[in-house]
Amino acid sequence: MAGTRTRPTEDRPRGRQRASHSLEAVLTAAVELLDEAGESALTFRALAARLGTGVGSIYWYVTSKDDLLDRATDHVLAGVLTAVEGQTGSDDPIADLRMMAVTLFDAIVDRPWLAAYFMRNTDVQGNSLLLYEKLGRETLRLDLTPKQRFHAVSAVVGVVVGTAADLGQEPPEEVLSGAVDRDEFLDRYAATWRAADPVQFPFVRAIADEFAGHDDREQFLAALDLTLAGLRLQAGG
Amino acid sequence: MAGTRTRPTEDRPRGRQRASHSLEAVLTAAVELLDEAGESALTFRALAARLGTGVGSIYWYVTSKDDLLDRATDHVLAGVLTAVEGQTGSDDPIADLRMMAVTLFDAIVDRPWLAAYFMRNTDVQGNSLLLYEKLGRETLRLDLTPKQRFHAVSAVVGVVVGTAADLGQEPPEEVLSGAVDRDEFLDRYAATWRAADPVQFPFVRAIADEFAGHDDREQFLAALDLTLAGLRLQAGG
DNA sequence: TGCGACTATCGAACGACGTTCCATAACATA
DNA sequence: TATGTTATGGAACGTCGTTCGATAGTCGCA
Repeated sequence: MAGTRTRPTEDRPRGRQRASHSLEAVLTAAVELLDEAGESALTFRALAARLGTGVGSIYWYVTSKDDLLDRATDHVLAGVLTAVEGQTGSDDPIADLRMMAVTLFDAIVDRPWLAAYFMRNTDVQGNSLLLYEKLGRETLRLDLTPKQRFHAVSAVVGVVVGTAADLGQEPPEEVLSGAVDRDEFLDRYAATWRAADPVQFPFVRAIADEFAGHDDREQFLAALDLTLAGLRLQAGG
Repeated sequence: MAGTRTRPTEDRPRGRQRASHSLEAVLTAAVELLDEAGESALTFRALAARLGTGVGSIYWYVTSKDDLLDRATDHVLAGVLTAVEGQTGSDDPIADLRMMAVTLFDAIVDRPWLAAYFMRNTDVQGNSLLLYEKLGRETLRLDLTPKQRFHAVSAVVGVVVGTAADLGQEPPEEVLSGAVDRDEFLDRYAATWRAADPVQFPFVRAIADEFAGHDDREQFLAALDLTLAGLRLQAGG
């Protein structure tokens, strides 16, 4: 059909014209902005400025901001996927599952925006799907029903994404600006909890100290190991 | 200090003047908007229109949109808290934990925006903290170290919030508008997966059918029960 | 009765954002 | 050289959160 908008495909590099960009360049720049200053720094105007083009041009490669983030997510996930390759194949499928989950978690901690877009649009996110497949394939080695396998992968992904999203919420600006460092912030929070009414909040008080010397990764691993322990039990040993 | 902005406190109803509102009224209206048309429908202009006031007035009760959502979250959580009351106190602390988690999950499924704001600002969210406390108190009945207790509650909250957030992402408009119903959408997704390359995606293919006849709640319960099984194991019981 | 100070309301205005649109250039093919 | 497709750039639109100053209503007190 004449006038149909055909987006350039990646696999056709096409004869470089002058100040040409490409989807690849757009995604790389987008990820840079995200990395440097967080999710709020990624605007079409900032992106255009970095690429040295106009806003309109970006829409040639991407249909919307959600589309941009879907693709940026998959772009980054390629790295996660290769990081995972070769680490699998041990005797213990659950150990493999764990390794992949940890790798994914670390990636999301570095780039919290991944959490919101992982596995959101598998049409565009081939690497998300490949990662999901890789996780799932480990469950094929376990004695489970298909439904249990499905639920197992969902649970593992849920722990990773859920925990990382929770930990990744933008700190309250005073931390981000460096006015207050993270430990001091946590200490203040812990102090509030420690000062809570002991009859109304016995648990919160008892836990306040754990909260102060708090390690995100440890918290994640604890949650992950609980579900993996449950899974091992379910798979019968 | 003169000119200091003192927000009206809830516990001082104060002698009703004419078209007066209150924080309570603002939050109720905000939740209505959220319930009726999702997160994007809550704008200060829409809220002002519903309340029959100007936008500026809302800022008398609330300092920002985040603050509004923090408070709206806590407002709704009051209901969850009373729903939870009385359901606890069984012989089995893990069963109690489970019941509370399910109640919280159901609330978040009804109002997906809760996931992003639950436990975000405990200064303002007294009910969030109370719920956290209630969950934690069950762990006090388990044979665990303080750190294990902390991690257990984090894990349970993580499963609830993570799963609910995942399931609660706004469907792709064609579903929302009613043009395509949810089952058909899932079927189409499943069909895509079933058509995947069998050598590259054996798991995804095998799982496609589970995905079609998919029940969110069942998926959540499976994940929850895995971590609770792990917890029971850890508590040595 | 008058007069500040506080409480509360209202909507115009600001700046930033995602997105649309159209005029235009560069290129491929004939 | 003419034509359709590929690609670019930026003004303009509408919406959003937020700020601000003008303006009443209310209360305490001289």
